[in-house]
Amino acid sequence: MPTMSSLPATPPSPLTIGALAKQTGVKIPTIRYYESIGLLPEAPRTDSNRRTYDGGSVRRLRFIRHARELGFEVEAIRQLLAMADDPGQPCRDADLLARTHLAEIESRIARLEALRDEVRRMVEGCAQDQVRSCHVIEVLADHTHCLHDRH
Amino acid sequence: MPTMSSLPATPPSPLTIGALAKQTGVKIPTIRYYESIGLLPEAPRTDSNRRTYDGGSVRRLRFIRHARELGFEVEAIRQLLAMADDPGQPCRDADLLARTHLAEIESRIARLEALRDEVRRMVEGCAQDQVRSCHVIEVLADHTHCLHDRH
DNA sequence: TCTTGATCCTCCAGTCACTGGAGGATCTAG
DNA sequence: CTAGATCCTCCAGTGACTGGAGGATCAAGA
Repeated sequence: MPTMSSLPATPPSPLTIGALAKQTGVKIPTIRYYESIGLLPEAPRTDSNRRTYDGGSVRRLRFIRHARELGFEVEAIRQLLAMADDPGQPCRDADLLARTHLAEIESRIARLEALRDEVRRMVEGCAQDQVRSCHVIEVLADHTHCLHDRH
Repeated sequence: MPTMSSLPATPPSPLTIGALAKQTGVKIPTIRYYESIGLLPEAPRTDSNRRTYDGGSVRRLRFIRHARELGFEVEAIRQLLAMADDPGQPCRDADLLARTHLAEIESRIARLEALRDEVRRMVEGCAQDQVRSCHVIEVLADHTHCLHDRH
């Protein structure tokens, strides 16, 4: 028997950009955009100039999408991808990148929590009456109402 | 005695755009931008075409800045300003706006916390060794490592 | 009075990370 | 064979600013 092909796995036929979009949840123009800024390599084309992708593309695009969802900026992703493309390197850089990012996330959470408390106080103070006595307007008009000064 | 002027209060001389910027912490181009999109009214000009402002401008710009810092979008601020300009109206709208915004903030916090946990796990799992065994890269490459699926 | 430097003006282009439309070519199914 | 789906490129728009070019005007000191 030649090969044990045609197991229930997906056949390795090249993917269209639409199929890649479906598999990754990334919109087609966004995929083209990622190629244009060099996050994705230039996709090989068919005779009729259509981009083709494979499993590697799916993985790479998922990597990108996932990093974006985690809030990494494109430049950071570019660095992470370069590192991922070059295993065997010490990963101190990736680690530092992630740590920096973690600190950034924690600070964002803190600021959002302060903000939430403030808006909550605003909403709870509203007498549902008239703008004249509305805390929402008042608090926004006068920063001194705030509990925090560092948002 | 004519008037009890020159108390230690600020004199009501018109402000330049630079002074307004200093008093509010909003950059000069941003002030002009707010005017251009109609958040601030067109400022009266001097003979030599320079914008002039007064205490009302300071209050209005502080309102805008504060609302922006709280995460309100310009369109929401436009509505809030319209309400603030028209006291005596029922404030249900402002209240609804703020409540909607509060829900939005809470959801952002939740997503950021999930994200933080994930990045934290990434960082803590890093063996400081090589990319080959680096959790940062691994987690980013494969979404199934995540505790959460809704970030 | 002159001059220097600060401040102001308008207009336009760039930022980031996409998103969408126009206009046209090509593929696929019935 | 045809209709509709999908693809291509190019370009412009989003939101909320930010910054620079090139030029006018102001305030203060020598």
